[in-house]
Amino acid sequence: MPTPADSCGHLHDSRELARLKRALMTGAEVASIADLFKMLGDGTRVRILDTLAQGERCVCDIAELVGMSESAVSHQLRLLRASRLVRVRRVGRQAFYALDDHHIIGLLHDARRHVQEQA
Amino acid sequence: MPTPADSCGHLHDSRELARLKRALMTGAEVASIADLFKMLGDGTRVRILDTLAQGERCVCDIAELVGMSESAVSHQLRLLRASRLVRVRRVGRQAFYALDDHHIIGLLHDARRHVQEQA
DNA sequence: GACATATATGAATACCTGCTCATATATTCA
DNA sequence: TGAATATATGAGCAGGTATTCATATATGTC
Repeated sequence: MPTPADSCGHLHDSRELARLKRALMTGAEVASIADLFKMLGDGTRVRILDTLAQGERCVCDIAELVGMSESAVSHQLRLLRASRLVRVRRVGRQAFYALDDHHIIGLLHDARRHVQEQA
Repeated sequence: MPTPADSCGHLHDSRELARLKRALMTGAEVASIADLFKMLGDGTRVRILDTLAQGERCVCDIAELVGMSESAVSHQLRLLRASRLVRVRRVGRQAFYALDDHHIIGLLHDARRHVQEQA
């Protein structure tokens, strides 16, 4: 039986390869996880979430605290809302945003520790 | 003393605002954290890290397991190396990659749990 | 040395993303 | 109702990113 003239000589399409593939994340899982990290992978959004970690705030206060225009912040809040990371409470003409998901604080803290360690 | 015709009437430039600003992350911290998440915010890289979570692998095996061309994988490995998330061990003409930072597994697991919960 | 193999890299391209500016919507107040 | 305020949103643009394809480098084999 001729072994195919394969290259680096490891997995080929053996049982081992199939076993490994089964242990990996599904496509849907990978996509969801990457999307979550994508949402956290922007400075403005990190600042917004960091701000909201201290409590609910209206849009103009968030804009002031993160140092961005209200328009830019509003656009980002829309994305964060769509990802269910924040929620709105509307009072009159104001919109108060808060974290909708406190696991995010954990991820943020872990990342913070991580970058501090390898500094 | 005329209160400025401010708008939503919250923080203004009071002591409170200064106090809050001090509690927020520094610009450098925000940038590092966002960069880390950016690195995790791509499906191919998530797959690569997930694969390496099972152990060291050579480039062509990684390419096979994540279902991408070796070139694409090599480009991504370069970025992951630059971010110190993976490291290489060269043996002959092969390059074996491994996680250089096992905290990453924790972040990946947390993200995984997170997306599974809100599914 | 000549050739095959494993990986790396540069250039080009197609796509995506975040901001600004202008404008819309909705609410409050006179 | 009309003006002011708080937020939301669409279009457009500038910059960034992931892939492919072609090619380079480096190692091993004959």
